Amino acid sequence: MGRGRTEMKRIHNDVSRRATFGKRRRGLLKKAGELAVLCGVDLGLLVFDDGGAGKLFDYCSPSTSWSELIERYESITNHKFQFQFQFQGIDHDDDDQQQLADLRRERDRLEASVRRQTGEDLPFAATAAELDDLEQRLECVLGEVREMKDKLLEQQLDESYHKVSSVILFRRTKIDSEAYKAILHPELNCE
Amino acid sequence: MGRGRTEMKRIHNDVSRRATFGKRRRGLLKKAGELAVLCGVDLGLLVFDDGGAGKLFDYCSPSTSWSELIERYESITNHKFQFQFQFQGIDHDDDDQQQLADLRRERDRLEASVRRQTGEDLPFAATAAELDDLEQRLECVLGEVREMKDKLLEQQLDESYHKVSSVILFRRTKIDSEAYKAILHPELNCE
DNA sequence: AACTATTTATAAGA
DNA sequence: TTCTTATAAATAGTT
Repeated sequence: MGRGRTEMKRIHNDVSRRATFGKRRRGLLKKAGELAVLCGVDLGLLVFDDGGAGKLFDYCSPSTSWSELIERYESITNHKFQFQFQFQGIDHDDDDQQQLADLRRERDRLEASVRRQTGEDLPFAATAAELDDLEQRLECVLGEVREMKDKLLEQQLDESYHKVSSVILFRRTKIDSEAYKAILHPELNCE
Repeated sequence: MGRGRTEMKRIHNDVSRRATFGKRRRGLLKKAGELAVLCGVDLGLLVFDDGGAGKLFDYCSPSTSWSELIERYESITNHKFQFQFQFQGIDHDDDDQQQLADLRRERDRLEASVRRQTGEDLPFAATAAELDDLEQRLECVLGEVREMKDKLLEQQLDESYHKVSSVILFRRTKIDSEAYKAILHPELNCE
């Protein structure tokens, strides 16, 4: 994609390779998220940036967690790592063990959810690009909320004509919101 | 891509969803391979097909293996399953109870965090009041993000005067954002 | 599974 | 770096 075909072999030029890594990594993460949402499947993507700080980029679908994905992967491929053997080998018919495992999974899932979907890791978002990205995502959610408000409004209109004042407020909010978007991000189409 | 925009939510039509899953899964695997080759990085992609046979699709860059990827992931994120399970195997009872309680608390905290800070429970926010509330909270986070951008900007200004155009963009964003807030929520004091 | 009309992604260039 | 822009790729809806 882009100007001319891209040969499918390691890019030797350092600058080009890093640029391509950034672009394609972002694209891949995005598409992973889209597949998970559109098709409602569990998936995970791990990318290690070996250059420099050895940073890790990952995506994991909202419905699951990495620990769960790894467990499922290992159970399917029969690559049982040490921790699984040990866990299975210990004969705890105790309910507690199951509960512990379940809670850990849930905690991991929630942790990932918080990390992925909110600004809780905001202190670590150091670059302007990351902040812009976060801003965009927040604006998207905000847009969804406003859409829902609008739908709700229509329902209410169908049902009664009593709450005129609140209706007017809703309308105004929506219009302002869109005017704002148009001004601030003429290029952004957040659905 | 294709005819018309694609809404980013779960495809309800079964046939369409399965078709899309096939196409996008293939595309994603392909792009994962391209990223690994072009940039010479280690990466892994896991996709579970829950429908039907619960099949697993995965890709792992040539230079590594899933067990290595998992190890690296765990060492980076400090999710050392091994040690946790071992520890459990050695002593239980009181310790288990304590861990259960801790995990429950943590889960509750994270759950609340997710509920508070994201639109994940958006489909369940039925009333106008709830939506207004969610909207306000999102705007607060958005405000924080924009503030951080501004702080980052000032840092950059201290350091150099080279990126004039981006500076102007930042300034403009902030001003618009505040004007918007003032218009939309004159009564709202976002901390 | 093959076919397009379109949307996306992105390699280079500025 | 960031932003354009020209092109290659991906893919949604159809057949």
